[in-house]
Amino acid sequence: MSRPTLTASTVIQTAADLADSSGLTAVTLSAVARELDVRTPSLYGHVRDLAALRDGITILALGELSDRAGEAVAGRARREALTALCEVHRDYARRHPGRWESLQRRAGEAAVRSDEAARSSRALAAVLRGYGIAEEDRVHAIRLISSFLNGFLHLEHVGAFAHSAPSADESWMPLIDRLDVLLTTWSEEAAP
Amino acid sequence: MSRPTLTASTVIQTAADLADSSGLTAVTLSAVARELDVRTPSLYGHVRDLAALRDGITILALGELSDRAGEAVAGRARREALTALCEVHRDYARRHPGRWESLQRRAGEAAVRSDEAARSSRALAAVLRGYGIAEEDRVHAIRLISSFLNGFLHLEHVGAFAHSAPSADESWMPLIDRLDVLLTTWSEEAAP
DNA sequence: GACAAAGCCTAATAGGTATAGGCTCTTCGC
DNA sequence: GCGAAGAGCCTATACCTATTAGGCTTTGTC
Repeated sequence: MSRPTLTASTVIQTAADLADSSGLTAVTLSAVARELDVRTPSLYGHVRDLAALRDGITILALGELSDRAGEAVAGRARREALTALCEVHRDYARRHPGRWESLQRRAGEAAVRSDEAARSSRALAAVLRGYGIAEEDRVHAIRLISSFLNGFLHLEHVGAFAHSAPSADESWMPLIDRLDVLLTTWSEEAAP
Repeated sequence: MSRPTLTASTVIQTAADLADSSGLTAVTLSAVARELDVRTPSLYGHVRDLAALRDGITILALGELSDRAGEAVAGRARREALTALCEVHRDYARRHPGRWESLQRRAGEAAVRSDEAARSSRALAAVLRGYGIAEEDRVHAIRLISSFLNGFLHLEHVGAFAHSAPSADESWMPLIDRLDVLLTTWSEEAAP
């Protein structure tokens, strides 16, 4: 055993930071090695291959995001909770574009089966439970909100809103309000 | 001049087909050259570089999709039109997963400025005009629907719905119906 | 029939992934 | 203290991809 200048964790952290600053496609083993001032093959002692490195970023991001999501919805309900949750996602996507990109891929088995993956879907489920939507409709509602959230952030990320007025910012809250109304009426008609 | 066994168009077509069958990341100049039974450098006479090839796929897909979208909404309005438009997108995403992936990236200048790009946003704008939503709200509505559509198809594409019941199919129509209601009430309150 | 050039080819460079095997510390048992 | 063990980084190497440079063949034109 020698002093571990490198660990799996530092390698993945470095890769994630690199993704944030230069984009996920810039995450190569070479680039990460350069960043850590180490030769490329040295990384193989800590990550199996490039795919595993990317999966590592995904799992890291999933964990960070679900932590924030859990905090955001704690003690809030309905519109408050929905807004907070959406805001957390958007904030994360902006602050950590590379980590966020890593969540938008078909994830490897390791990432899919991770605790982090399970945990990250719980916050949204909790918010929707608060709206009192019927059990059998809840999964549809979850899919609606996650589709919107994903789509909006994605389109914003790739700049699809960038060349039309008004700014994406000005659509953001109004749209969340609309979705809140939709969820509210959804639950009302279920219990007439 | 010699017999043009290769043209820019065939190269891009081949690349697009390869993307559909093996994923967008499998689209390399080498792979396309192999497919066309030609040496890699020969492609450079027809596409500037790899980025241009990918942009070519994007523009091709944009054109194909906007053609289909235009047809789908012609002669329909409101719920009918909305459903048809969503269905066209979903069908395209399923039949041409690689081409569709190519639409989900930050596009190059060539793609952004293309006629195809402008044309592809028109169908959705037309559908929403039919709902009679106030001018200043229409952009928001467009963004809501495109976010949902993008997000849903993306999540379906990466398999995010694959491991929870019921199938994505069963959420699809109910969610479009919900959005139809949302758009309808949106316009009603604008004209009380 | 010769020329001009379009369009493919080979050759070569640079940079990325991945494997194999070697060298050097650190640490543990004694 | 000391020697064996082994963790962990390194060099060397093979192969793949992008991209450029320059040559050869074929074909249309005059």
